[in-house]
Amino acid sequence: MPTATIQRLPRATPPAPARAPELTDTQSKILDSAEELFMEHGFEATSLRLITTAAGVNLAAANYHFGSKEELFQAVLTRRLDPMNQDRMALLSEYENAAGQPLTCEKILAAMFIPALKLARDHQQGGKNFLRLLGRAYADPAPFIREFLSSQYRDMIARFRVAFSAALPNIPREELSWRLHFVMGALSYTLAGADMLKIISQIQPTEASNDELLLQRLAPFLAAGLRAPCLPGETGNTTDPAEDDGSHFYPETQKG
Amino acid sequence: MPTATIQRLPRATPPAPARAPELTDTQSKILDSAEELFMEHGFEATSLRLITTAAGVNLAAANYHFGSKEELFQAVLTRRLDPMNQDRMALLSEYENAAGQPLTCEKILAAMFIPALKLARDHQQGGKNFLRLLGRAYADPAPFIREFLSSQYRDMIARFRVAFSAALPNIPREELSWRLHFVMGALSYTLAGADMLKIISQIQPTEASNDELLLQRLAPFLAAGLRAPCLPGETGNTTDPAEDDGSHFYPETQKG
DNA sequence: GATCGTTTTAATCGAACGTTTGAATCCCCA
DNA sequence: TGGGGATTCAAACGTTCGATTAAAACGATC
Repeated sequence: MPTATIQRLPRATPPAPARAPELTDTQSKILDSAEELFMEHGFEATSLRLITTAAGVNLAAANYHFGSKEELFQAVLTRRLDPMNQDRMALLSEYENAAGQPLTCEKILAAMFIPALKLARDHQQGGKNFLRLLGRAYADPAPFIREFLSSQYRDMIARFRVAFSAALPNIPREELSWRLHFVMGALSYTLAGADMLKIISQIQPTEASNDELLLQRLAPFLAAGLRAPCLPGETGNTTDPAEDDGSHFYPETQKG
Repeated sequence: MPTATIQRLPRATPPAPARAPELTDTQSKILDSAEELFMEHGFEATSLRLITTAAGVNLAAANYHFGSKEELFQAVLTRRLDPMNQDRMALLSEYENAAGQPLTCEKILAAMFIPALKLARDHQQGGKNFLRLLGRAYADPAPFIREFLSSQYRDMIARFRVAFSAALPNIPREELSWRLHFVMGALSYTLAGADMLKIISQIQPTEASNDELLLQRLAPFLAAGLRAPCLPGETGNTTDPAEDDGSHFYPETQKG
């Protein structure tokens, strides 16, 4: 009985609240292959046969060690996502404790970026592969994926909300939620390595693969967006346009 | 012979360069069902049997009308993506012709947003469904999807690059490419309706579904990011950090 | 109303799907 | 060295996969 997450086996389950999973060699091989293949084909289209064959283990080992395909997928995400978000919160606390005053947006963004950057570099292949898989999971509407990601991110998001709120006292609470959403979207999209850049062009592939420089470009962009002045209309009061021709989209600019 | 895209059929193919596809009822039903099911399950995991059954047509109709599953997927995307990008470029030209001076970032962003907004509202169900499908396609590493999206976006991106370059003369060419990438990422992520907001919380679902207000919040955020001052180090000169502890990540802020 | 090209239909191909099962094998501790 | 839980194994379950085929049904034109 390798982990406490298995419920379907008839054997007795020890409580085992240990934080260190103590992975078997077989389990690690399955997780590594699953990480790569889930990224490549998505959750539904990746078969357990493909995973176990690539891992060099028996087909039944996946169900034996992880219970089901869904639980295997969650284990693949948890293995790296949970430590990364823990690192993010720890780094934010470290910055806050070292500084007597509220942190700047750039510093808070650094606490979000650096653990992700470390993940992209440390495990040379697996880390970047995982970030791409994460980008795929964000776009997957399967309820079990959405609920799992929600539970994985809830604490970290709440923690950073407080920090950004202190750094941006003039941004209304609701507007800040939206901007935090935009930040998470741009960050995940960028880290996932979506190669829209090959369309936008004029970027050397050697530089495009330099994640550190990439985030050094993204951070000022996002920090400026976070500090942007809010809409004059504030919140909620829709002007009820009769027909949308775009003329009211930006009230401060005259049409044409 | 319904469309000119079919190559696998042994029958003779007329040139037929018509821009209006002239869809059959069967073809439309297949495209509608495919759009919804590709969004729900992704490309690989969606079967032609599921699509044709949902559409109420025979299984062989999919291969007959579209040639293959890949070509059907491309047809689903083209049907709405190509008109949307044409609208974007037409709207940008309209703005440029009406204004004697270079457009503001907000105006250029409006030219990008409004056609997408129209798509999200016009076809009440299908439009939003399509934008979610587009968000999934962005994260799919399948080569045929990546190459197809590149070809679909190339002209539009190039067109808007020129406009942004005129609006932001102080931003270096290369930096602008990155920022355009961030804009496209945040926009697609937002339009896809990734419900990270349910994690970030404190947003009423009634308001979260208001796409117009959502883009009115995103536009100032992105415009401020586009106008942000560039990094002092400019481009390329990596400082080669011995070990990344985050202290060099933002050179202008002292650690702690 | 017969003809011919277009569209729809049912049937079939070999292969792969997630999960379960019971027996064989392994390995640690007595 | 032997016993017993943990792990691995091959096999099988019913179902579904993308694509192809030949025949049947359809529809417009002469």
